Amino acid sequence: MYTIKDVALEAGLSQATVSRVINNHPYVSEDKKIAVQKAMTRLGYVPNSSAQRLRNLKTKKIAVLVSRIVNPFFSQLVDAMEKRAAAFGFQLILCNTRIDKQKELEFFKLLVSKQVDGIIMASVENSWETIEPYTQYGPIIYCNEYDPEATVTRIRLDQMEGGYIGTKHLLEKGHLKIAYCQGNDSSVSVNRRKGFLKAVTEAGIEPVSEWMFRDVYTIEDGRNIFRRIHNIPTPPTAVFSGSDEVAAGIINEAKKHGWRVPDDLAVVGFDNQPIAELLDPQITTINQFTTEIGYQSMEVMLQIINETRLNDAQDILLPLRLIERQST
Amino acid sequence: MYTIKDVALEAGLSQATVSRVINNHPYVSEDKKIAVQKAMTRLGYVPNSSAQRLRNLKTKKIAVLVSRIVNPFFSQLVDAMEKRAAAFGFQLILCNTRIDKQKELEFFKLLVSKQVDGIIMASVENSWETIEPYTQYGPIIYCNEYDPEATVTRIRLDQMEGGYIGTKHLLEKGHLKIAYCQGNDSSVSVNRRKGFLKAVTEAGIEPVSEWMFRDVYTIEDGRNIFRRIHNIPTPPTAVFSGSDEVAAGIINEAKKHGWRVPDDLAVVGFDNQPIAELLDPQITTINQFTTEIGYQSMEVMLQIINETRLNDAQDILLPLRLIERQST
DNA sequence: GCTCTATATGAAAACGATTTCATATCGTGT
DNA sequence: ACACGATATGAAATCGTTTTCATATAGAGC
Repeated sequence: MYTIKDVALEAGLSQATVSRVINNHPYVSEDKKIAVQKAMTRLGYVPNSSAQRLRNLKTKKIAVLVSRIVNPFFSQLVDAMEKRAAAFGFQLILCNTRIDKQKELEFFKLLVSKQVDGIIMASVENSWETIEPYTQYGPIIYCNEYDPEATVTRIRLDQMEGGYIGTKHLLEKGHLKIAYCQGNDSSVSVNRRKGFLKAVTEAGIEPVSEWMFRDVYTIEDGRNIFRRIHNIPTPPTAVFSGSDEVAAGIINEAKKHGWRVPDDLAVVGFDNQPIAELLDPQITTINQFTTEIGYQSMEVMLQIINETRLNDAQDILLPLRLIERQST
Repeated sequence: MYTIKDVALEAGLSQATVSRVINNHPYVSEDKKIAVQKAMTRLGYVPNSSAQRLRNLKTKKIAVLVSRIVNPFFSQLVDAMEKRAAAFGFQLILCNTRIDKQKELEFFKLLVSKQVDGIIMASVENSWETIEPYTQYGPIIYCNEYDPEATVTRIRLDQMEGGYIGTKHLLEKGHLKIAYCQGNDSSVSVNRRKGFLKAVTEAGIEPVSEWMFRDVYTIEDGRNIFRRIHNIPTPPTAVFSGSDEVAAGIINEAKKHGWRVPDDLAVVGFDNQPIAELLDPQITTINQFTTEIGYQSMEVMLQIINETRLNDAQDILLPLRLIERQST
């Protein structure tokens, strides 16, 4: 492997001059510049990035923490981030936490040991108290999920609004018995539920705790939810579910049992995933503008790294929108 | 930021001893080892990985090239790879080529500049001739896609078999007029088409070139394909499509036009994605064992890096399986 | 008591880049 | 003709590790 020394030798110049050419420093005469460039291509020289990093403490890498890359929401998010990052010559390190606290903590070492310039947390397992000490090593921001205690920038969607408009929609359709499905108690879930409860109580309805389902994530979970609803003597007439996958599972199972959607059971999804449009009936859902939030988050991170923006405790709230289809 | 020097000072020992403790070298007395560890935790010391890499030329990072991470096939693949890599303390760098030759080439620089220990190509845009020179900088293997010229290990699915069994299935159902959809002319597509043509010609049928569609990738593309089929005077009675997404689009549009699936048009998908099971009718498809191929590929890469395996020109072929559902 | 090997430690030389410092030359305004 | 700033270049220090080399001590075998 050739080093800068070899290039210097080949060009008959010093390492310093070669380095200046590489980094576009002024004060290099045109002829030497050309001589260096020729020497570089002749040897096929590429700077050793470990050495570069050791000197200037920049890695041009950003870690993105997600809980499950297979979740279409996350892969779309990561896709948008990657696109923006690539435009600025940055690479993404994919950190799949698999909803594991310990694994998430491991990834913070990437920042401490200077393997990444910053971390975007698109999922969060540990509390801010645990995470905060790592901020001294580099910028950390939240995207989508967040900790209310956190004193860094949080780019997120207005989940409370999302929960509110989805529920409102069901109420307007005349439903009084509305079930609610969520995953774990993440910030997203908590806010969304707040919105749900707000809409329900505004309508003067007492929420029924047996209809508030938790730990519901997958299509299969959705199927199970229907089976449970099916067994309730006076079942709810509508379900607000935390994702289109869950909604799809519920609808799928409902149809198997001869229930008509939306007549016997109305279902609202979340995310506006491709399946929402494909199923029969098509799913009424809340559009999250995933690309937009990924794009914005990366933009903010790059600005912070670039020192054109402060990583202060601010919320950047992006809107959500109801998309009415046939399942309600 | 604390360095090894600070730890040495804190422990009253030399850098060399501290380094030995970090790297579990023998010949460090128990008491000094403890002294160093205490000093490390006291300072919260973490080795600077750039410096480590500069010395020992290992990065513990592997680049994975995919064309579109939003494609569920790829996100599942990457997920499996990440899981295996993480078990060995390796991180993944996500390289989203977006089907861009130039962008793909850029990623090879990661290997040249020693930012990754190896590259797994799960998609391929450039020819082997272009890629081959990079092999001197570190291991490159193919996963799923490949170049027949390549002289490195190729982990892949038996796409020809896949094309064959899918088509055979349609023939057995009595179809004689079978359309075929593919994306671009990737190795996967080429082999799969070979399988299709083999089955068809074995049945004594002359393939119809107007029914061989190209550049079909998305749900929307699938919808367009149906519209084109719909306009053909004597249309095919079955379609073998390159992905479940395409199949879903075709079926969706067919239903809109009042066609019955499978009676008016039988459709075979590919990938066994979640939607294949959700739609009405459920899609007959070819299961790719995506997790298995991702797992195997990472395994092979780690072995090559670990020098317990040679990166020679061999094919590791994994089987495919037809899953019969209602769309045929 | 003497040699020889195994264990333990530190000083200093790598690794390959960038940057500082020193120095040299070239214009240009007086 | 002289001074001074702008341009151009190289030697050497630096980043934070690991590893080599040299050296020291302890224990084993005679």
